[in-house]
Amino acid sequence: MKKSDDLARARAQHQKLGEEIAAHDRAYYQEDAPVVSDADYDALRRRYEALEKQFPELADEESLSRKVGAAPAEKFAKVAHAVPMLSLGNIFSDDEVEDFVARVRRFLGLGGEAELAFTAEPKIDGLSCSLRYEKGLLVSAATRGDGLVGEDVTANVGAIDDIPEKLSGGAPEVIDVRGEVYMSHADFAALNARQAAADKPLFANPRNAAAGSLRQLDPAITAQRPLKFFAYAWGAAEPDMPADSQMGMMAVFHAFGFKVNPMTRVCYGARDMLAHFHDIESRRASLGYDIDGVVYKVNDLALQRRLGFVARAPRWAIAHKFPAERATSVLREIEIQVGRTGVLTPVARLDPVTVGGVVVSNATLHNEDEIARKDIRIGDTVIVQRAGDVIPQILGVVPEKRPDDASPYQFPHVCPACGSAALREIDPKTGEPEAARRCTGALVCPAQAVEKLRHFCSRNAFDIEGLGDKQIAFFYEKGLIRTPADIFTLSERDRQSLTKIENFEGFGKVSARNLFAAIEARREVALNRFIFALGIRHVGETNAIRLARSFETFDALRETARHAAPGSEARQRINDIDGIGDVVAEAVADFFVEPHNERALDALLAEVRILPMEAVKSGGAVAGKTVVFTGALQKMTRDEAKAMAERLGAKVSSSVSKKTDLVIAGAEAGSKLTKARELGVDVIDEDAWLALAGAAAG
DNA sequence: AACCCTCGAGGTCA
DNA sequence: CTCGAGGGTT
Repeated sequence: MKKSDDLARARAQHQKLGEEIAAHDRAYYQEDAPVVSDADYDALRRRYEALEKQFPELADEESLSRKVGAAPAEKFAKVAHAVPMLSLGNIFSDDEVEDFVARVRRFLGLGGEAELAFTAEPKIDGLSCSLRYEKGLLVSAATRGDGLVGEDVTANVGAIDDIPEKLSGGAPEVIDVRGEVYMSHADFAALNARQAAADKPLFANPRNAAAGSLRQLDPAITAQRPLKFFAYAWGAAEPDMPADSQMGMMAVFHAFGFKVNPMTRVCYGARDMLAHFHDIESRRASLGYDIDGVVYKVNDLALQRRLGFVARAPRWAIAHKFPAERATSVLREIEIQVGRTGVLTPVARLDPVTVGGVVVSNATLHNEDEIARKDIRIGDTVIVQRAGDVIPQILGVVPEKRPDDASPYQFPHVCPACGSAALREIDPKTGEPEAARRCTGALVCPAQAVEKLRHFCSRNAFDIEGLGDKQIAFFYEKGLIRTPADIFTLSERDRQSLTKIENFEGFGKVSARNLFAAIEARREVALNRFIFALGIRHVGETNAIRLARSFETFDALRETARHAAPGSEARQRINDIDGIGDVVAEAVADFFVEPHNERALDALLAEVRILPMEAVKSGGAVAGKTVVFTGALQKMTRDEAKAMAERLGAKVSSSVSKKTDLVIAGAEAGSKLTKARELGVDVIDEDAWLALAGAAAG
C-alpha cells in the first residue's frame, strides 16, 4: 500500500522533472537561449536520475531520459548467459595435441588401452552467439560479451537464414544453442563492393564485417548483410539434451534445423586428430569462409562433465590454431611509451604492411631485453606476424637485409617524457633486474600523470564518458586537470573562468555540458571501483575487490594501510587477505604512506562519495560460497569435485571454519563433519551436491 | 601451474 | 570491443 503510494508520487515527480528538463533542453539546444544556469540544470538532472535509481520501474517506462540530452542510453540491452560462454585454450603445434590427449587421459584416470574419442571440427573465424529457444521458439539471441553477460541481438539474428525461428523435431522446453556467426568470402567481397559503390569505408576482413553487421542498432541494416551460422555447442538445456556425445549433439542440431559444419569428424587419439587437422588445413583456401584452426572436443558428454573447467576454459576441449600468416617490413623507428606505472615500453613503427587481412604499422617490442635478444635495430627488415591472428608481433630480423650503418639499439636510460632517470629495479629474491625499466619521476612525469588519469576515468574505474585519451591529454596540457580531484572541480572552475571550455577548439556548448553531466553522474562510486581507480601497483580489478570486501569501507583500508610499516600488525592485516601477499601488501602500504598521495586523496574525497562494493557477477547458487569436501567421495575424485565447485564460482577450502558456507560430506567423514555441526554449517551429501551443482551449471 | 596485472594493436559502432 | 605476450604473484 505504502509502497505503491510512494511510487505514484515518484512517478508524478519524475514526469514533471522530465518535462522541465525537456523544456530546458529545447531552450538550450534549439533556441540557444538557456533559462537556467548549468548548476541548476545539473541539479534537475541529478534529481531525475536519483528517482530512477530509487524506482527502477520509472526508467523502464517510456518518455524519459533517453530523449533528453546527456543520459547515455545503453546501446544494446545486456543479457546474462544462463551458463557462461567460455573461451578455449589454444595450442599451436602437433606435439601439443599429444600433450592435450595425455592430459585428458590422466585426469580421467584412463589406462593406456582404453579408447578415447574426440571430435575435430574447423574453428570458424566469426563471432560466437548464444540463441535461446523456449518451447521450440527463438526468444533471444546474445553475443558472447565477457562470457557472463552479452549483448541482446535478438532483433538482428532474425534475418539470418541459418538461424531458425522455430526448431523442428522434439526440442527441449528450454535450450541455448551456441555457434558461430560468420560471413562467407563471396558475401564479404560483395558487401565491400557495395560499400565502395556507396563511398563508404571498406571492412578489413570477413570477421570484422560479421561483427559490425551483427552489432547494428538498426536490424534493417543487419538484414542486408548476408550472415551465416554454424551450431556447435549449447548452454542451458531443460530437460537435458537428447544425446550422450558431442557428435550426437551435432546430429540433434541438424535435426533442429541448424547448419553444422560438414567437416566435423570423430577421431581416436592424437594421430587421428592430427591427420584430420592437416586435411582441414589443406582445404582451408577452398572452403569459402575463414577458419583459424581446428577444435578438438572429448566426444563423450559424461566425460566432458567429469573433466569440467579450468578458469574460463573447458578441460575437455582445445583449439589447435593454424600458424599465423607472416610478412616482412622495415622498422623505421622505435618509440618509447611511458605507462601508468612508469614502465618504458618500446614500440616499433613499421612501414605499413598487410598481414592476415589488416594493415599493420605498429608492433610492441615489450622491453629492453627483448630488443637485445632479437638484436633488433632501426632500419632492419623484420618478420611480422599477428599472434592469434590479432596482435602484431615481431619474430626477428632478416640479417642479410640489414643496412651497413645500423647499430645496436640503445635503450634510453632517462624518461623521454620528463627526463628523470629510468631504472631497472632489482628483484630482491633473485638479484636479477626486472624486465621493465621504469621512470623514477612519479610525481613530475607528465606521461605517467596522463596515464594515471586515463586509468582513473576508464570503464572499470570511474567510467567517465567524454573523458577519453585525447580529452585527458588536452586538459592536462591546458593545466585544467592535473589530479583526479581536478576532474570534479572542472565544471565549477569553468563557470568562474573567462576562457570557457565550450570555446575551445573541438568543443561546443553541447559537448561541454555533456562532459560536465558525465562527471556529475560519477560523483558516487562503488568502493571496489574507487580502489581500482587509484592505480596502485599490483592492484587491478581483482585485488581491488579483495581489498574492498575485506575492509568494507575506504576509511578502514586507509587507516590500516597508512600504518602498515613492514612487520607491523597493520601490514599483516592486509597480507592476511586471501590472494594478497607481501608484494601487493607492500605496494598498498607504500601508496598510502606517500604524502603526495595523501593530499591527492583528501582532495578527491572532498569531491566524491564512496558507495559499498558492487555485487559480484555470479553464476549460480554456489557462486561466491566457500565449500569444504570431506570424507570419501564415491562418484568423483577430489580433483573433479574441486574443479566442479570452482567452475561454479565457489571457493574450495580444506578446513572448516566460521567462514565455510557448505560442507559436502562423503562416506566416513570425520572431524571436519563434527566441526561443521558444531559451527552450524550446512552439511549435504554427495548426491545433494551433484544436484545443486547440476542445477547451477544447467 | 593457475591466476593476475600491465601493456599493447587494430577495428567498429555510437 | 576483440585478442595476446610477458612478467609477475600466489
